[in-house]
Amino acid sequence: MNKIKIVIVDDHLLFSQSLSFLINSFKEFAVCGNYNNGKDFLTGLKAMDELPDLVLLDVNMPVMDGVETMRRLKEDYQGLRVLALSVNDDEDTIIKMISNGASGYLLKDTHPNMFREALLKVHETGYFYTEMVSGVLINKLEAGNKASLKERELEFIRLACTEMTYREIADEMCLSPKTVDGYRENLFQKLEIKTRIGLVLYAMKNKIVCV
Amino acid sequence: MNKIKIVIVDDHLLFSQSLSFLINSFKEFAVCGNYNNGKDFLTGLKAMDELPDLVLLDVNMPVMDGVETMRRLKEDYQGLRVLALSVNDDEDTIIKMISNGASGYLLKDTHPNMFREALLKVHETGYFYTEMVSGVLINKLEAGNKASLKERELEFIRLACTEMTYREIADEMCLSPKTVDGYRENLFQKLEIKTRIGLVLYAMKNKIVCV
DNA sequence: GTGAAAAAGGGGAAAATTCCCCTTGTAATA
DNA sequence: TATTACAAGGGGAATTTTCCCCTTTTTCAC
Repeated sequence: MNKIKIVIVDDHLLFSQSLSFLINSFKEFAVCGNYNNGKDFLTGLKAMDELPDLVLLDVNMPVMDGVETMRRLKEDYQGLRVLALSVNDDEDTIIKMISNGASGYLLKDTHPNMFREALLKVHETGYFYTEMVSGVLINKLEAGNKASLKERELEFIRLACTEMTYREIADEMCLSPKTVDGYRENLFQKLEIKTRIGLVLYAMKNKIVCV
Repeated sequence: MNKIKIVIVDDHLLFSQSLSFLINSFKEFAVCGNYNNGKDFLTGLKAMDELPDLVLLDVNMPVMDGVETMRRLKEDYQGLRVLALSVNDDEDTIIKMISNGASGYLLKDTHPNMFREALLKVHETGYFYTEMVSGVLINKLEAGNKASLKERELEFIRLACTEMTYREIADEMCLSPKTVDGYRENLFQKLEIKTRIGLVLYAMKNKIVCV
C-alpha cells in the first residue's frame, strides 16, 4: 500500500526533524518534505509534481505565519488538507486557522497516539476537531459580535495606549478634541471601564495593541 | 561503548516523543526517560538507581516550569548536566536558567546537527553556550542594575496598572497620597516617561504585570 | 422619503493627574 | 562626626481626564 504523504511546515528544526522520525515510525505515513515557514512552503508547493496528502502547519513562524499561509492556500489549493499545529490555545488564532480552512487544530502537547488518530481521521474524513476547538467555536458563536469595535474606535484605542493626551490624539485623528471625548465615553460604557488605564488593559488583553 | 543516557522533560508530548526518535538515531545517545513537567521529573529522579548523563529541560511547562526545576536541582543534584530547551529567547528567562546552573540554553529551532554537537559538548565539557546566550550575558553585565526597582515601587506600579486612583492606591499601600505622588514622579523620571499610561506600558513590556 | 441610529461636535464643571519645589527623619557609611 | 541617600510627607497650581447633557449632520434600513 502507498503511504500517506505528509509535509511539515515548522520553523523549529528540532521539532520538525524529530516529528519526521515519529511520523515515519507510523506504518501508514511518510514525511515527504520539511519547510521552515509558509513562504518556503508555498514556493515548494508550486514546484511539486504531486501534492502531499496532508500538511502539518505550525502557526507561529517567522516570515510567513500559519494564518497567512492558510489564507494563501485557500486561494489556490482549496482542497489541500491542513492540520494546524501550535503550542498556544489562543482563541483568536484557532478561529482564524479553522475559518481559513484548516482541517483541525492540535496542540503540541498532544499524545503521539492521539496524534496518529488525528492524522488518520483528517486523511479519511477531512477534519479532526478536538474538544478544545469545538469549545472555542461554540464560545465564539455565543459571544457573537458582543463588543464589535469599529475601525475608527480601534484607531483611537491604539492611540490611547500611548503617552499622547486626548488633544494630541484628536490632532492625529483629525478630529476635534470633543469628538475624541465622545469616542472615549462611548468605549468606557461599552467596555464597562472607568479610566484610560482600563482601556489600555483592555487593549492589551484583547491584543488590539501588543506589548 | 555505553550510550550517553538522556532524559527529556517537556510537556509537549509530540515534541518529546519525536525528539526521542531523533536522539536515538544518534549513535552516541539513548533516551532513558520522558517526563511531563519538573515535578514529575524530580519525583522520578529520586527513584532512579542511576542518574542520567544529561537532562533536556523545557522552560515553559505547567505545574513546575524549567526555572523552578533548575532551582530545585541546584539543591540536591548540583552536578547534573542540564540543557535548557525553549521556544523563547526572553532575556530574563535565559539569565534565570543559566544562573541556576543550566549548562546551556538552546532554542527549539536549532538545527539537528547543531543539537547533536551541543549534546556532545555538554557531555564532554559541561557547557555549551550559543552566541545568543553569550550575548545576553554580556548585555546583562552592561545593563547592571540600571533600572533596579525596589519592592515598594513594584507594588506601586502593579496598583497603577489598575483603574484605582492615586488616592485609592495610597490607601491600599497605607501611605499618604503625597507620598504616592513622590513614587510616581520618581518613576517617571527614572523610566523616562511622562504619564501613567507610559507606566502601564513599561510594566507590560517588562512583565511586571501580565496581560 | 422618513425615521432611527451613528458620527461629529460642544459647554461646563468636578475629579484626577502631573509638575515643581520644599521639609523631616532615619539609616548607612566614609 | 559629617555626608549622603532615601523614604515619607507636603503646598500649590497647571493640565488632563472624566462626566453629563446637548445639537447638527450623515447614513442607512424600511
